[in-house]
Amino acid sequence: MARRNDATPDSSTSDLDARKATILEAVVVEHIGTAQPVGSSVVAASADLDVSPATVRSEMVTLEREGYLAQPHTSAGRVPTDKGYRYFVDHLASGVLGPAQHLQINEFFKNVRGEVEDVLEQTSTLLSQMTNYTSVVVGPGHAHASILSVQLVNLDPRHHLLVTVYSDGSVTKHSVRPSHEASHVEVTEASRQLNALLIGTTLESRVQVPSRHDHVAALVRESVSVLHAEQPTVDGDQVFIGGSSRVADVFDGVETVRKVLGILEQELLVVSLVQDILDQGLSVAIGSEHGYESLSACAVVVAPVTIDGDPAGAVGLLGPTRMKYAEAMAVAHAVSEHLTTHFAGEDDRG
Amino acid sequence: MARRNDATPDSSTSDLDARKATILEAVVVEHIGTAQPVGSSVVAASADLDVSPATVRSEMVTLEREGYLAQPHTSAGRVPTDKGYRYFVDHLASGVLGPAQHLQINEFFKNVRGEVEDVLEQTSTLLSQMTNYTSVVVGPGHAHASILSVQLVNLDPRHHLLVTVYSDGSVTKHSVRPSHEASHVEVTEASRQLNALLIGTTLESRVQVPSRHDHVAALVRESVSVLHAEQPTVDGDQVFIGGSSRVADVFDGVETVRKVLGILEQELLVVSLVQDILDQGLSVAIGSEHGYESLSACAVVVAPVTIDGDPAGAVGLLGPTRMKYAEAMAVAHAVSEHLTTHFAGEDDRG
DNA sequence: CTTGGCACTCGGTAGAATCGAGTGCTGACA
DNA sequence: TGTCAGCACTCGATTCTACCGAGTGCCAAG
Repeated sequence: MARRNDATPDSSTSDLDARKATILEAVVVEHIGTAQPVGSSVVAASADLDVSPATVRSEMVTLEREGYLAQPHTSAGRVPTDKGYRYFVDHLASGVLGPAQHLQINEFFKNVRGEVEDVLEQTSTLLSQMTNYTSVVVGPGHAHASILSVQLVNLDPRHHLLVTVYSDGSVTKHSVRPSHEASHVEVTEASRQLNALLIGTTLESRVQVPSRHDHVAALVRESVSVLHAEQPTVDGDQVFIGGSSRVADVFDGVETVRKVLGILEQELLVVSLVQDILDQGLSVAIGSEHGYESLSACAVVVAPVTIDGDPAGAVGLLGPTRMKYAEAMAVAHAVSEHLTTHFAGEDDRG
Repeated sequence: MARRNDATPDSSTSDLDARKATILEAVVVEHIGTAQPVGSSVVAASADLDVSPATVRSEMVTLEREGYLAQPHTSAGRVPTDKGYRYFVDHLASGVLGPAQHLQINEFFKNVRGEVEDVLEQTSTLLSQMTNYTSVVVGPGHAHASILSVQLVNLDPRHHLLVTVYSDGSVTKHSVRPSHEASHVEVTEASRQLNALLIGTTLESRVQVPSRHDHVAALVRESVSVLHAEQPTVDGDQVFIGGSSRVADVFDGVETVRKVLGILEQELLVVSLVQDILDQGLSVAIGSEHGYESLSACAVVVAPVTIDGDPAGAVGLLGPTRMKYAEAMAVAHAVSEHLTTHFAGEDDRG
């Protein structure tokens, strides 16, 4: 389990002395385990602390005044606040992956194969199975993959489909609806030009389109602009949410379950949530730390996936604020690293 | 609301006399409305029935003995059994779409545009918004669409991607991993042959592949067989589940919510559920009528979508057994019809 | 600063009393 | 024979009470 981290003496603004930290840790650990308010006596019994419950109590009063703990009501034990969890995560929770879990993740990535989407989906299942929390996996999108092939297909004279194949094996389609009709020959020619123009490039490197004024050129321009307008990953083909049924286990009130499921339904929202957290440089967002009102009972653990050092997707776990941070962080971290190397390996081949 | 359907006198095996039917209907309607067991007095008060509660009670005893009603405990009112709901659905529930709903559906299909997948997804949202139940929309797949283009793309010498574009605007990709390496030239040639072979055909009409023994022919054979191995819709690109958060509202026990969400997570399972029900020729499956143990608290309303008269997908609504059958059936029916004509329109253009 | 002691608070539980909705039965009536 | 008013009865739900005990805050002594 998590243990006190003596190697972090005075990191920043607010810091607690060793004993307060130990007490806070005991409260958090106990409460995560039992979901009950925890009293001074059980904290005092916590091994590496040789003080009486009374002493613990007086410390708890301080901790409560400083906002780390809260009392559901008089004559109940203490419960950690978001701030309390935050301190715990920052200073106390050292995540160690159990050997069994380590093995399971290794095995998974040794055996996994198939299209990117399949890998991502299976990863999300793995995450939620291992942790019993709901998982989110956001794929790298196509930003880093080079284009292998572009093809414009005639659906009807005013409606063409732009089908793009990337080096990572992903395929996208976009509707192209030019303002004037295009003959079969023109579409074929546009397709040829697009290939010449785009093969080998990535979406990041914008290409220059010759600005002639014939139909074919217009079609090419239109196609390229449609392609470049694509949002990185937000378009949603690469977002996978696993184990959404866990929310029913993990939260108490029906109302909470309702809210969380409502958020999860909107994949775009989930993606921006994960992205927001990463942008803030966090790996955990607790309660109200992310801006989402409806998720104030939740904590989200995220870990970035990179390609060539650039951010390219993420994995996340969503649980109650009293989630097993150490474990969740360890699992998310390990899986994100494996995904990173997995994609790096794919790239080498591509 | 639902009203008794006098035009169905004696349809089959088990049938109830007019008064029993009225009583059953009153119980069902009332219980759907209040979620409470309903007593003889409120049934007696039900307008078109001029008998005393005592008479109702004696009828109820019969209805209970015959399995249409059940008592949660002595001295409680009656609750419909699955059989009771079944009778209600078969004989009593005549669904009429409210004018507002009618308008809403018309408006939706007047304005909807975009790729097939987008239409289906938006339809699932519409369904769950209108009914407050969880919706399932299964798309037509590619069985009826003809192939517009096939392309084999080189990912690496032993891994190619078969990208197929259909006349309905859908795109699929399949991995092709031949047993021996293929040069760039060979892949291009195979791609050319595949086009010649497949363009204009549908997945239903199997094509004959020349059985030469060179690398290119092997690649072509492999590609065609991969393509033909595709399951109709089950591959899941065209399955959309909307409003899964509604389960939290609509069911009581956490355990039930857990189970239902667990099922919904497995899209393939949901598809076969819908398919099973349609195969049985039903439009509603109540409680244990579908084989799924975990869904014994649920009722599922389905309506088929057809293309050229052949089954091609379906829409479904999932709610508690005490769901508003009349409304749900009417909405599902209307939406499925609109989808059917929508796709027919698409086909004309394709 | 620590700690044992102590009075106090207050949620949770158990039991008793009560309420009342709804039943089944019976006997009378048309 | 079917209907129905009357009535005793059942049993879940609600309320009230008492009470327990976990846990607190405070205080005074070490």
